[in-house]
Amino acid sequence: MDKALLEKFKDTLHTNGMKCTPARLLIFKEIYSSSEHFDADEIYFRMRQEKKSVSRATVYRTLDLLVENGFVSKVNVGASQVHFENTLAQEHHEHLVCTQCGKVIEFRNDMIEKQQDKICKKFGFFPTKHNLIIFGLCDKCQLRDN
Amino acid sequence: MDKALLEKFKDTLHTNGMKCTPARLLIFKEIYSSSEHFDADEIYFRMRQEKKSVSRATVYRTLDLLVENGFVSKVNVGASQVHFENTLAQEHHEHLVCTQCGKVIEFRNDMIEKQQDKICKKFGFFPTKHNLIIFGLCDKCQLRDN
DNA sequence: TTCTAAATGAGAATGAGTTTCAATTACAGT
DNA sequence: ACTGTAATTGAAACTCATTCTCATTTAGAA
Repeated sequence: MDKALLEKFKDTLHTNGMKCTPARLLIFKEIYSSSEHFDADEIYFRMRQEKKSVSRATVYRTLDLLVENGFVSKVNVGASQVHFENTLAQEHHEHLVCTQCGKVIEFRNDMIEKQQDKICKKFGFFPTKHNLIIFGLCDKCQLRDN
Repeated sequence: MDKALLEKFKDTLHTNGMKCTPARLLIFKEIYSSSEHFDADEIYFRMRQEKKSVSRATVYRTLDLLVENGFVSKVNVGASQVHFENTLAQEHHEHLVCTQCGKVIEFRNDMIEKQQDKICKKFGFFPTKHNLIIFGLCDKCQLRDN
């Protein structure tokens, strides 16, 4: 993982008067070790397997911290648990979610972004974040019978 | 509330071999007595107050039934509970959600819809439903200090 | 090194939603 | 109208993700 990124995280901790603890660093590295979506428990279990255990509470607490500081963002995939993805590695995008196999496709569309700005202006609304998910069937699941 | 709509609901129950029970009719009427968003517990408590109590379990079960049959749809407002809105009374739309006061503004934009179709085609994805929410501050909350 | 507020882990608590099961009831068939 | 029965209901137990509590540990400033 990117060294500069880790430094940036440490900086953020420092400037916010938070401690740079092993638990936090491990979780941060774990999250940036892949660019897939994940949920809190996934991180928790992956870390246990790698013998880098931290408590569930700490995973949740660190995820909150990361979200607040823009290192990670929440993704609504319509699941019962909250899903996350790391932000700095990739640019903003939206999601197609296959309701059959769970596959997630990412896409980006400027026209949609622009229209959103237009709508916000119209309502005097100041947007901070948005979330577009299209649910449906991916190409493969359309072919599978049943 | 619309009489034809109630009949349609009864029809649906009938054709699906489900019983037309007082609990279901009361819940249905409650949901269509307003066009606001709601969550399961809201319905449950509103009905208690009106001395038309049904159990929580029945509220949840009936909501599922209504969603499956297109009378109600789930709305992801980023809250911990699932939110709903009745569908037949109004057309499809998206949401602006104020993260300060909770205000919800509905909007509709054809350009965005079209772009979505385009994207789905590109990925060979068959869309069944989508969800666009823009979070931010409404006009009033932008003015309030703090 | 010392001190202290911040962070941690373990487990209890919460809260939304679901399941279980015995009792009730809608309604198809008589 | 009556009967039989499968569907429905309510109450309470349960699940599961997440949050909280609190005693213990620790990062890092002085």
